[in-house]
Amino acid sequence: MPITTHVAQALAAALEYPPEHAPGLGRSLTRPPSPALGDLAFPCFALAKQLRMAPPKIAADLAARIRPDALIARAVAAGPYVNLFLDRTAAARAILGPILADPARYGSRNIGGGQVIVLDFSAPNIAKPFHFGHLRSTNIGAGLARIFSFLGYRVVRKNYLGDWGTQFGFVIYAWQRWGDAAELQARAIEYLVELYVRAYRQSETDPTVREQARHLFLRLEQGDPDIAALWQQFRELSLAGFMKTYQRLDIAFDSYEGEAAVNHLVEGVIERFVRAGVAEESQGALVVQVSGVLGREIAPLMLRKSDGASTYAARDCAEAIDRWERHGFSANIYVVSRQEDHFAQLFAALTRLAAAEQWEAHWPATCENVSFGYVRGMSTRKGEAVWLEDVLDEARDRARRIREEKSAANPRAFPTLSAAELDHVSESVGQAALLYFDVSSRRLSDVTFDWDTVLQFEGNTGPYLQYSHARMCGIFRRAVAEGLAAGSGTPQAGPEPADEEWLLVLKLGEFPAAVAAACTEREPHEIAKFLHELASSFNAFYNKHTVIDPADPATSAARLTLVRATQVTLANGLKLLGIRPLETM
RNA sequence: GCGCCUGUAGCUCAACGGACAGAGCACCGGCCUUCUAAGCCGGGGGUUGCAGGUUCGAUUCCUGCCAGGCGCGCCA
Repeated sequence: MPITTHVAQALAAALEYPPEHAPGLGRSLTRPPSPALGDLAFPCFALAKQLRMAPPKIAADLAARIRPDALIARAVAAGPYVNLFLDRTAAARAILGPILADPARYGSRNIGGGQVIVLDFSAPNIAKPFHFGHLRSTNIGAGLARIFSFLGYRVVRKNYLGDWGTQFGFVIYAWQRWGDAAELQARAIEYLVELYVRAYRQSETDPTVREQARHLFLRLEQGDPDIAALWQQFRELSLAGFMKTYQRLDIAFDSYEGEAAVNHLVEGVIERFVRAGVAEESQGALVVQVSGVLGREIAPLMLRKSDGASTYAARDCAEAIDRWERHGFSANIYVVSRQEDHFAQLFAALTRLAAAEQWEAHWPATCENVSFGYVRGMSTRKGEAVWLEDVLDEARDRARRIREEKSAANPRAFPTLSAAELDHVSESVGQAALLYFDVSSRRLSDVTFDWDTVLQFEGNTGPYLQYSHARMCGIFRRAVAEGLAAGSGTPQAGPEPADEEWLLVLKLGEFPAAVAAACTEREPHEIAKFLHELASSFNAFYNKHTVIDPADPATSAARLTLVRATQVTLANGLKLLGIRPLETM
């Protein structure tokens, strides 16, 4: 039983509440601002309203009524708070026991019960660069996918590629005009992007370019075999390039079907909107009014342009309906930035169709747009985009250089690595810097790309977490060398934990709540924040105490157990963020 | 003009309506003959954009300003 559950029950008993009130009380438990004040704190403000008594009075009464037991050492009132001190030895066993009993699953819980979540993320545009800005959707989405899955949901990862639209007209126009097969062969994506940018730039001074591009796309829509063959080739080349990046980052999707794959459904769906009386004609276009549903003035969702062509919004409608029919999701989440209006329109239009057609399952209400902040300094058209592959390469190279400097300065501390191991470490550390940077703030805050900020290796960074993990693994290596069990057993009753050990234990107990918060808030940052606090607690402990002391086997064993619990918790959290826990650095 | 988002330390960012607003970077001072110094300990640094309101209590909620970002039917 988690400590907080036990404490909540003790609080309920002291208040003479029935046991079913305990979970509610447990939710308001916090940590006091300073460890000297206590291990857990219960604020009495909510009770003050119910009991019509001053909070400090309630706190004093409550503190006096809480009976110390095996876990609760004492309760003291401090103003409007009841602060609880726990029995460190007993509490440490209660927290560490479950971690060591099933290390790989610590932090997980079956909240999802096998319900399906469709998660749409990454979704790069074919023939546009996969630049640093795309890392946000990819990383946040992949993180959420792992978190949902860890909590018992069945996750369908969709990479809804932007593989349809006028941009292909531009690329094909450029290809027909300047195309060079050797270049395409040599460096597919970069070359396609150059073609796109070149055509787009020319269209800014020469409007006929835009016309020709539109015409080419129209031919593609009409099934012109030559154009279709080019489209197919460009799509495959681009996807092959994206796949290299995904493999590098250990990310895989269940589907790479893009907009083109729902084209055959679009006309049928538009027809449904019309027949249901939801769509109407406006200025020659076919639209769905959504201001009423949303309760504010907003442009309608456009299904068909005045020239008769269907829109991406119509494709999104068709795609959503198709998702529901295929997966029957409990949530349909789009990890897409800066398109709040579009998704509001999309969900509202589906809501109107649901009402008109009297659907039994009101699934449009389960559709969500998980947005995130803007990456500044990264416009494709202005040519200032930084390719993700280049950032990954630079991160890896810097990581390698730093490792070489450090190992040269202190050769004894650094194990000799084979070339392959060094490659793996450099790559993993570089990725950690990038991936952690992305989740080191809440997703809605804007970020500015800056090499030196993004590629930090010290302080609150990914490499710091990996470094902490590697230190722990170093302790286990020494333990084995000394002939000790490397913290694998169940926690034994050892000496009472010292302050630094105790704070680490308490922090470990908070991991499941951090994972749950990351899930409900759709916010991987919750885990990043926790891991930094965890590593920080560990390093404070590590610096103050020696784990392995051959002269003191009891303390060594207790500390090895604590370090093992910390290492597996850190590893679980890092994996959720897509960062590789390293045994050595 | 309308909508969404954001204003917190020099910089990058935290803080379920709760105790004295916290971390990292940068700066200053300490700590490697002991398990990796990519680390630890200490220090200076703040009118939380401004003005009101709600209440026992507001960085957090509401209103109005100011500033920035993004978007606003035939690009996707």
